[in-house]
Amino acid sequence: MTDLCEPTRSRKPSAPRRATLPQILNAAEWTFGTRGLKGTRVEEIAGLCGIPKANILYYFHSKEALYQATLARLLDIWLADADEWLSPERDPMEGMEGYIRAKMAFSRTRPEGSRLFAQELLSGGQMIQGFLKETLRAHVERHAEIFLAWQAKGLMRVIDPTHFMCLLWSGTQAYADMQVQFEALLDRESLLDTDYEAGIETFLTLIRPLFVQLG
Amino acid sequence: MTDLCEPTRSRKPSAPRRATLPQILNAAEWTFGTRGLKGTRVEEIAGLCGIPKANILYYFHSKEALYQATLARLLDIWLADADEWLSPERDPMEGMEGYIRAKMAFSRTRPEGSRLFAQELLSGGQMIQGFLKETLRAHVERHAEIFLAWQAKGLMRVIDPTHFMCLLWSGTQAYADMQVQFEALLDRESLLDTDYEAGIETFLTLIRPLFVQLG
DNA sequence: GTCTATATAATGATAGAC
DNA sequence: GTCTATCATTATATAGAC
Repeated sequence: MTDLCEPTRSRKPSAPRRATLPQILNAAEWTFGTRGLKGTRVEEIAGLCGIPKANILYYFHSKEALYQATLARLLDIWLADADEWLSPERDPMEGMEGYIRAKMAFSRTRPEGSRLFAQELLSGGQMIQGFLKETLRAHVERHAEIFLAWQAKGLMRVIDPTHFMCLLWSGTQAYADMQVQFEALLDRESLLDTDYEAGIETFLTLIRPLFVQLG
Repeated sequence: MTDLCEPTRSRKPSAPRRATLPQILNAAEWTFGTRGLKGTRVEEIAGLCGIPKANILYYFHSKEALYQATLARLLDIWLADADEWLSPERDPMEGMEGYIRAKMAFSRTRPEGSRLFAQELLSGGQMIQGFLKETLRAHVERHAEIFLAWQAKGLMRVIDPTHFMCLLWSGTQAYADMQVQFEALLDRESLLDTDYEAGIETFLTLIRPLFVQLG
């Protein structure tokens, strides 16, 4: 998946390539996440990089290829947080809080990435079928087993693990995907750190009862 | 807002207008929700209606005007459920369950509408600034007061009402907006009634502890 | 009001000089 | 590898017959 970022297979990337490629991918993540695949003009990405658009199409053969490369780079880091925080050894509620904070931090620091993923899902997810059906499904099954183990030990109340994970995602990603709605409701120019903190606290209030002493 | 659906102000709409307009708006909701504003071709909407695309642009002066009209019709029904279920008289937990079921039913029966709204938010919500800052904000403030009243009476645990509503929305709309993701995870061709039911039950499991006897 | 045909604008992609 | 200029395609919007 990572090699989508490298249209050619040179063993040692040249200096300009090492410098320009990440710059293009960063600009592409912002633009695709903000305008969508169809709404993005290659020229805007080029403008953000300060280079002519022909250069973009020199590195990536087409707009769609750049889109796929941008998605691929994003998906590589998408699931990283879960394995760190949701592990069998860790204390359940401590892991949940860490996971929610990590997901929320992603929505705060890289909102366009979250929006890019959301747009891809909304438009049918054709580009990420493989990721969804293989990587993500395996990821969810692995963590569902951890939840079920906690439940079997009486450390967690009985709840459907898959639907629970979906709720965790939608609730945390909403702070990126529905950002303009939240800004309007909270009457903010842009969301404050305290807003994200309040969102975390609200989430934790809902989740804590799952982990209290079950008696 | 409703009159955006009617480009002319004839007091008595002609018969073909009454027949064709809703058909166009239905097709537009599906197409805009599936492909986004930029990704939608007027010709596809026309094809779904079985009419030439020039007719679409006769009724609506531009693709963007049709987009706004489609959004306007959607927003008119967007908030209808809340006032029915979240009222001061009703039993809190009964109201919450009714509200969640209503929101989930919308995601099941009209997913393209939910996706259209989501796409508009993702792309910055320029078209619905007025709705967000006036109508929706007033809506949320009204229901936040109900939550706060419940909390003051000891009928509900203390939780931030605005962030709580945001969680309710993201969690229920996710079953439309992230539908392809859920289908991949649950290994379904398309989501079953039992999947939505399991989602509702998961949500209720999280919410019930907010309303147990507080002692 | 409904349709066919067309003008016009936007933009992805390429050719070819440097 | 980088750039300018251009081509080719696509799709919105309009003109005008019926």
